[in-house]
Amino acid sequence: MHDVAREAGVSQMTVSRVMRSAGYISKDVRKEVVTAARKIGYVHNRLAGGNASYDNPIVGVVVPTMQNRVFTEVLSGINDALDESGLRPVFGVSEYSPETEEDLVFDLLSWRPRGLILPGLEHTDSLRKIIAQTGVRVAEIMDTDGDPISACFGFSQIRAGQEMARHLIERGHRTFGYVGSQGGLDLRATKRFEAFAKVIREAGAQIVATETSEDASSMEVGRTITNRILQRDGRPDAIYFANDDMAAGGLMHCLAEGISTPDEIALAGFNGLAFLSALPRLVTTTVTPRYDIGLAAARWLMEPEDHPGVNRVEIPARLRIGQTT
Amino acid sequence: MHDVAREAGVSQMTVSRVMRSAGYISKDVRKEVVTAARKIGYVHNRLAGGNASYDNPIVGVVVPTMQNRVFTEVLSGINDALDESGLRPVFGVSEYSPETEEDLVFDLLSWRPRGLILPGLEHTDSLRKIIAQTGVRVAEIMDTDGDPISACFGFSQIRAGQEMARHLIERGHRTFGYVGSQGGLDLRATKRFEAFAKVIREAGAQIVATETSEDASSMEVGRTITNRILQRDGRPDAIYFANDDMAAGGLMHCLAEGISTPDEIALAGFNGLAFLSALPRLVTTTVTPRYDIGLAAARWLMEPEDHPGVNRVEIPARLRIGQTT
DNA sequence: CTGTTAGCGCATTCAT
DNA sequence: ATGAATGCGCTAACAG
Repeated sequence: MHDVAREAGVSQMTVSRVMRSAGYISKDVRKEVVTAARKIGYVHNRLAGGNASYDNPIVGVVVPTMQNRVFTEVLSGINDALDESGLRPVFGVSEYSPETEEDLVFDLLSWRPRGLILPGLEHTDSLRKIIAQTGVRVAEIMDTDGDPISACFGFSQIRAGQEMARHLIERGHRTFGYVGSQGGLDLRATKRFEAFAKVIREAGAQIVATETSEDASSMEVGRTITNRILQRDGRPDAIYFANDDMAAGGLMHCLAEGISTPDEIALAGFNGLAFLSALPRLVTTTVTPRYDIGLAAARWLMEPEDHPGVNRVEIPARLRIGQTT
Repeated sequence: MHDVAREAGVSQMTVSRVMRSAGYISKDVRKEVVTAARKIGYVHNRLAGGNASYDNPIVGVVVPTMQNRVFTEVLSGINDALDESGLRPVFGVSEYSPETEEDLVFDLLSWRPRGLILPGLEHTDSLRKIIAQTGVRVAEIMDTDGDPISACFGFSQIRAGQEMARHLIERGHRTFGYVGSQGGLDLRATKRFEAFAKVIREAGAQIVATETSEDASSMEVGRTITNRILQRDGRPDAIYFANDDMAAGGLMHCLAEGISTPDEIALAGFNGLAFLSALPRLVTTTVTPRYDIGLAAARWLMEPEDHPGVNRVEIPARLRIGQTT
């Protein structure tokens, strides 16, 4: 910066102002500085700036997995929102482990981010303590059933589960299977299923099969588990899948075996991923606003102050009835 | 850090060493420092450290899109490799635009990254100039047909296209369709197709339909375009898709319409995404080592020095013959 | 194994 | 609208 200043015949401080578009700079001086910078190949060091101003152009993001489109779409929304102000997300992957999440948050805090985006409302006590000590603002996403640290953005997982249960009951189904993944580590999927199961039982119907794979969710896993459930005695009327990938796998199994949906078996997924609409039959699902949640959370973190009262932003998910229920 | 030092009764420099696990520190002192840090809730500021040492724990990454699993898998490989050394990727999305890529690189350089990971070997001249001026090491990925700036990691797109063409010719197909996306902005897909087309023509066969969607690739797009191609007079024997999503869309169209593959129409994709194996028929494709490419590129950037001679690392893609050709 | 000194590249604050 | 002095939180280099 000093070199640029000399080249342009101004002070280092003026160069700093030009680089940040801060304060008042005359047109002429600005142009001279830009030219000088380009001439000597100067690239602004924003991190050193952050050191002096206590303000880095960073938001720390924890995602549970990169295997699921859901979170890459959330990340995409976050990225687009931050782009608007020249910030960048710095992310880590927790693999659905609360302890890893805790380590990650600690690490991300060493970047002095402007804020943090975390999945869900459930965190370890140490995590909460660190957050409280440092005072960073936290946007918790994908769930609104609980008390946020600062603010949460998403939808009610409980309501999503209930809604699907009511729909299936209404359609006349009486016995149900459930297919989970990640060994039950996905707490939001668990919340959803519990709410689902409660409605089912209260309607006098029942859950006759619950299978949770240890693996990450995939079409493959969905296909395998669907096969297993349908082989057993007491085949259910309908299967609720923890997400669309597995539901699509279930549909593939049915197509390959000539099992008709929803007559022989009804299938319901979760998320409303785009690829569903290219499948031979449209799977019933809950459409979640993943991109918008990322967008909203990131935008909130970019605001200068907390808006009093803004601590629970509902971005509703909605039931989409397809041809499989 | 000063406060931690006082609390632990040591110098601030000792705290710095403990935080970085650098130099020699006695067990006792280390423990005291760690305890003191925890007590007062200190979180190390790695960015200020980078300022002093000219070395930030960062690698800058440009991906063309987040809509395609391919690049999120690459990112996943990069992330895992960097995790091993406590570095983090800082990424930007170019949307397949060379100009956006250039802006992005300039922005990422303001983070003083240890290195850069860029897609492909084709870049704007200004991009190359900036790189040369700053001297950052660059890992170019997903293509090895050309001259890398520093080093490239991936496979030959040209060979991949040729291999698929030979396979289809061998199967007896004589007329071909091609389905592209992104309005042809994906230069690697274009390279691949050109190599494919050359082999086809040299074998005396021909390309009778080329359709490139302006949209991002998706099953939906693949399904639509396949339909369009099959409606026309002079229906081809086989369709080569720029990627698996679109090929899967083609398969879905055929399943829905009762068109048999490969008898009535052969289908071939590209990438070997996991979801293919859950579809009713296994689509022939080229399996690309996306995760491994990310891993290798990131690991190379983490090495202290350039290994002389390491400037083109082949991580081969391989043809996987399925049931659609 | 630990401490001292100097300074990284910027932005804040206050001056003019 | 621009500049000078000062310091952010940390690490390099060297001393002992």
